[in-house]
Amino acid sequence: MRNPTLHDVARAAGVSYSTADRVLNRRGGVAEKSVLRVQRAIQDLGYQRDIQAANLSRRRSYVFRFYLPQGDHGFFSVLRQAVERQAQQQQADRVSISIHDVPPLDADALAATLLRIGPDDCDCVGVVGSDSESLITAVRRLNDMGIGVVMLVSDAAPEARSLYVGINNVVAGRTAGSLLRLAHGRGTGRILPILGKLDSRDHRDRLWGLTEVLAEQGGRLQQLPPIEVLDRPETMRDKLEAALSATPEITGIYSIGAGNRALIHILRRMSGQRPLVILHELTSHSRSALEAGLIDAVIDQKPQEEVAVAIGAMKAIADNLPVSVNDVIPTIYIKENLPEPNQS
Amino acid sequence: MRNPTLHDVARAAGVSYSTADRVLNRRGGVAEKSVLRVQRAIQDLGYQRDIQAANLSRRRSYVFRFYLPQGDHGFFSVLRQAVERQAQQQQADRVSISIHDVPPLDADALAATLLRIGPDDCDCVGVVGSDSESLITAVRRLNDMGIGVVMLVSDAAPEARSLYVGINNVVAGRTAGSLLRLAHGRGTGRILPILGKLDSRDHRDRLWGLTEVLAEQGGRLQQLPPIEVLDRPETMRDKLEAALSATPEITGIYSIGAGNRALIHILRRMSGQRPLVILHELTSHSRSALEAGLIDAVIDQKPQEEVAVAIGAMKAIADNLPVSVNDVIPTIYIKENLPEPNQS
DNA sequence: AGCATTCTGACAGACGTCTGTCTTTTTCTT
DNA sequence: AAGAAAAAGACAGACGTCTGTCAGAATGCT
Repeated sequence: MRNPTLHDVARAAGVSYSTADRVLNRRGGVAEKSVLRVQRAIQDLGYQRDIQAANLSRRRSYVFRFYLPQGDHGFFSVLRQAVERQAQQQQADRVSISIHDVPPLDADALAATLLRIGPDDCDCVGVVGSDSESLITAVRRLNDMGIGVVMLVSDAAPEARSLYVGINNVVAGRTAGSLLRLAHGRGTGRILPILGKLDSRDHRDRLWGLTEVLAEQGGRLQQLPPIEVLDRPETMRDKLEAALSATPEITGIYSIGAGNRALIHILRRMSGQRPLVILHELTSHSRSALEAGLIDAVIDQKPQEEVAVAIGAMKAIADNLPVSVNDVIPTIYIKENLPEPNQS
Repeated sequence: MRNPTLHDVARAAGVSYSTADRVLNRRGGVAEKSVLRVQRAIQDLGYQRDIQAANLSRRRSYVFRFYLPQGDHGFFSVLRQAVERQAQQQQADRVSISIHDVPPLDADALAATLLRIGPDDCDCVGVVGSDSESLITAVRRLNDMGIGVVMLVSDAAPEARSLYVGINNVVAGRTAGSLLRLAHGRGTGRILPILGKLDSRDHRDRLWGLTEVLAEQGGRLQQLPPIEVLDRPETMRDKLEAALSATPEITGIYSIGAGNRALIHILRRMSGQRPLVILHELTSHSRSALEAGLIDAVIDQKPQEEVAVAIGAMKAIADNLPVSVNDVIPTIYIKENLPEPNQS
């Protein structure tokens, strides 16, 4: 019944514990034939090293760092809370997680911070990716030092980072498009995409997903030229109001990026029939807008789950185990299936 | 840096390790004032017992059993796979999980099986709940023996089981209703609910959720009398075709229970405009129907996640720790945001 | 055969906790 | 103040693994 121990393996292989250990931990100095016998015994018994006992003995603890954009509201604060919560829970499992602030929307500053990490500072870092040469350099350096890098939310430096944990943004855009299509029934409509900035990869991908799906409708749903609001409330207000008065027949809005507070504000004081609205990320604002019926759906990447997946993967990376993770699937929230506020 | 050990606590409290241990593990025979000092030291240092070392020392391993309905297709096979997968992963963490077959839809047989469990057979069991006196009795017995019982998918015996892990079915019904409403835009429509059997609690709840939401629409969406198909394909075919010809203006179908293969089959050979269709649980059949555009949305309870939550909770229950779990939120799948087939 | 080299085995101390036993100290009882 | 009872301390062996050291055995080479 009990799982076999390395002693059992040694006995089965007809060697001493020391030899089995030398094989298991690749210490070398073992004759080829003994190596084979031990490996066979491991196979036969289905031996799996007790990682907990091993970690105990090694005094190993996993040290992970998350570099997250500052900001006390919106998506990144939700993400931060998710990390804090996991940090708390994982503390009991020899995982120590620290969060480090970085200026938002500043890939160079992030890269500079990453460059100051020493080889023994941590086992793995989690960062929010963005397109930037300096970031790629910094990630490559970490990788060369043997520190794993997990990209969160938005991918970057795919050849240097260890893993990306986040949604596929084309899929997210397609999901939004498909919901808009569903909500239009068999009618026609005009969809206005709103985005933060076009030079952000994830925004481009989402827009592309939307475009794909709308194109499949054979012109029934027309995609209007996107407006770019640079995450600034005034820009959002000005450009959105301009768009709405220029094209009154807008039937749907897909807000691709952040800055939804201003959007919600405008929706609230809109008279008459409002368009369908889909936006990203469940935050306190989007939640209350959903509850109030000001918007129709939120596409969320479930930061809580995302962080849990990331940390699980970080452990595997630190242990040099094969990393296999489920994709993070964009979730659709409507008014009815919102989670409890204190949760994910 | 290092987490404090019980030795540290003992030193801080000015007592011996033995005494600190007696307090921590409630062995008794310690003077009140020493108890207090130790407790204060635990507080002050933020001591958390190293469960892994403790389990190692205690030779403790968690033994959980899942009693799942037989059946090699449909939802329960997905659930079973999820359990098997978790069992595999958790094996490394001193968790041994076994799956036991029970006849489907037979609460008495399940109860009889549960009655044969002895006090030392396992720490916790997971079962699929259903309304049944005999089940309640069996669960209460397990509880009295100190074996935790986690209800999966469908709740039962709330006063005797340890925990329910599954979706809120009223919420699921509301979600379906809300999607149907969204898809009807501002138009009117008639919704046909299809259910397995009305005496199943979760089906009643889902139907109720639907009814609630449709009622909030002020008659724009009319709910037709539900048809009851008892999970039998022929019944589904006969009753559904009867309903469709009696009420041609059906614009939406909400399939509340299982037996969706027959439904999909009928949809496939339906000519003209098909109604909107929402059904439950992502299985190979519903997935391919979604991909083929035969149905519009699937409401899923994410069995993989559900099982993970359940096992986590079982550990906490076995350790007598406070159990806090996130609700399982019904997820909306549309064609665009389906996960990879081999995943959740 | 003698010697160097490689391989193997034995052992001990650690990691943090559990548990049992035994002794010593403190406190209470009369 | 003496004895009983309660409380505290000391200690050892375990769990499964890691790591280092050292001695002994097997093998290779001349």
